Amino acid sequence: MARSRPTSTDVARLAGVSRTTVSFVLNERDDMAISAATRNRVLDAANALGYQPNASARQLAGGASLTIGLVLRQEPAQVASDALLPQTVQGLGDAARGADYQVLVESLPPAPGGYRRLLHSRRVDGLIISGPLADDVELRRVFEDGFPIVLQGHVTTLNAPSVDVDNVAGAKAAVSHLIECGHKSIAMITNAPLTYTSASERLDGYRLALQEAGIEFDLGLVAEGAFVAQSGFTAMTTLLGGNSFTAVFVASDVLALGAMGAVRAAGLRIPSDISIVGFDDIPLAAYFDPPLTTVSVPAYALGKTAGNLLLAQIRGEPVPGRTLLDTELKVRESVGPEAARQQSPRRTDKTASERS
Amino acid sequence: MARSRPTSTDVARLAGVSRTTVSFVLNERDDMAISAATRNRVLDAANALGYQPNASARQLAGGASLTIGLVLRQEPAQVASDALLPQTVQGLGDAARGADYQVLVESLPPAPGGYRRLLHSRRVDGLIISGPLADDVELRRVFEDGFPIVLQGHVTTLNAPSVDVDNVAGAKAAVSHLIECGHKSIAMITNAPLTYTSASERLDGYRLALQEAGIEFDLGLVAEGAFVAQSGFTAMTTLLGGNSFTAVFVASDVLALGAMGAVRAAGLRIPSDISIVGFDDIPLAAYFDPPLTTVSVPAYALGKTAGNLLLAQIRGEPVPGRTLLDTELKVRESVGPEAARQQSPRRTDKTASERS
DNA sequence: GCGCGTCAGTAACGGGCGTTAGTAGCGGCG
DNA sequence: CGCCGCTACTAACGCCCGTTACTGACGCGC
Repeated sequence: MARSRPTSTDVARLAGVSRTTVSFVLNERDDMAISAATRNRVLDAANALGYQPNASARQLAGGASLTIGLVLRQEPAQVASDALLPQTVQGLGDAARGADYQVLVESLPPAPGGYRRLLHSRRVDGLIISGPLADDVELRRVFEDGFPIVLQGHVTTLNAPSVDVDNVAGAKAAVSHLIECGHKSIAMITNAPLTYTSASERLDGYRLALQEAGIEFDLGLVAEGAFVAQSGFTAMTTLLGGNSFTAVFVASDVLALGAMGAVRAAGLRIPSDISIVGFDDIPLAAYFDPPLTTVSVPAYALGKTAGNLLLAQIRGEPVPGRTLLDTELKVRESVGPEAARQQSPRRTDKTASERS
Repeated sequence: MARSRPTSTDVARLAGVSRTTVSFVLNERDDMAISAATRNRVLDAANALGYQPNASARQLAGGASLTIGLVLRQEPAQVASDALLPQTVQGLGDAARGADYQVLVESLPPAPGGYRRLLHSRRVDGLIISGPLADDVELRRVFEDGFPIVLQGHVTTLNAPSVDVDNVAGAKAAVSHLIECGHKSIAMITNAPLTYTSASERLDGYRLALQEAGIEFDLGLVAEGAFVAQSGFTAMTTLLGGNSFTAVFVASDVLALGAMGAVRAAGLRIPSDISIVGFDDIPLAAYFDPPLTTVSVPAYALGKTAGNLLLAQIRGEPVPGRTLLDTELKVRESVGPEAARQQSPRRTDKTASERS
């Protein structure tokens, strides 16, 4: 078994000083005078023993857990399809590391609800909530209790600090790009149900771009998707069934891939028959066929920024209510010039059920 | 600010008992007799106050951190491309939750090396190491110190408990499937450099399948990939440049997508000119064009099993040295019957540099 | 010689919990 | 009556650290 670790008492004994002195030296408290000689003795002793302060004791004494929690408030299937999550976690981890903090990941599906255990047990000093829903009453209480939290993705009814990508601008850029390429009849597939703010914001961007170009908004050209590729396939199939359009803005790359499959299944070509712009720029998007033109989301920066804001809040510093990160349109090959298309041909030899 | 939380002393006072009794009741220690009446008084009091034991204090007293660490020992770019990571984390989280444990995620890129801080500070009771390299001396010391660890992905020189997918069998099944479809000249692209055990094991499976079918192994048909899609593109381009083959086993879906791009860039068709089998069954694989036939790895189960093994180890129970989970071949549409192809045509109008 | 202000370091407390050893009460048995 | 064994509970210690209040020692001005 791992032999029991040395404590600060051991270090003190070896250095021939008191435990207090050890604590002062190791925590580099300059408000307490320590001679260079003793300081070095302590440092050497700590080094020789491989001393590492016990985190629990330090937390108990200091009143802080030096840990931040990342709460994944989504359905498991949704988390599994989140291709940007690893990058976000890395950004968060890097932010935390810089402040000697650690990251606890808790997946907390919508239903039960229990931030409390994490918080009241003082296991974490603050929380980052990923993908919050609009009507999370428990979260509201946590926030009103003054607990440090940062939302990743905005909740309109809750005025807590939030970090998000500029969904409106990103979506607008995507759709404007289609318009610039000559498209006038542009459909959209949302990335999630509209109760998710990211979904409704991207829809807003879509409308804005249309409006700016003097194109009328047609609700019939909007189909709702939900996180996974299959929903993109289904939505696109529906769209193709009853409408005429030359381009689609799919507000998620994952869904875009499903949508591309539906386009092919309908016997159409991308981009010659239908142009597609995605959203997210997941690592695989550049390797879709054709390479997907999409709106790049700075996932790493998202995590890092959220982490830094949370840490600032924990330190008691004031933080901005809302932080938006810029997106960038990555032009690849899934968008072509508008080509008149009369009516979407129906095909029955390939249906959605064939691809699970 | 969050008002200070009630302590067990508060509960004791409210229930009119000693703090010791509170502790016994809440920890459900049946070796100590507590009457039903007092038990209920304590429970009610705890409930009324919303009492939640302070984690730090509990950890300090109990000598355990009730936390397990997930160490991501990979390059950031590699982690970002790991489409199965979210599922693995979820499995791990569920295993932990069942034992009232929490999961700490630490990304620890190869270079510096510092498990020590996590361990010696007693921040975690055990570690799960994801994607360990073959020559991690520091890890060896941690293991030899008797610290509970579980490797996810095997390290041959270290005899620590490990959980992995049966890479050999999975790869063998993939290649055998190609052989059954009539292919005789089958290339392979590895998922990683061969120092990674998963890569060399999948190569072993490839050789085994070939051997069983009496097909000679040709090193010239093996190209090395490395985690990201681009490497699959590059490897496939190289392969096409100088060899003749009708099928490729790409030991990672992410690379397979890149490889598919290279096939198209060479003016060839999948599966009519070249058949492809992948490995991993990432959520998007079913939506590739064509839908990718691949070896499905149970990522969630991988995380859950690793977690359970680690917890067992922490509890002092004996655990098997190596646990292999079964894969399952998912037959989709990227494999066709063998079609004689003379020589790979060279095309110069599409090069690797065009796709970043 | 005395008071005073540094400097260098320490004794002691508190944080909240788990746990061991021990006590008080009480019925039963010889 | 004395002793035992049992139930139901509690006093007190230890986990290891940060931190506050305090103590000596020493130089300095008068």
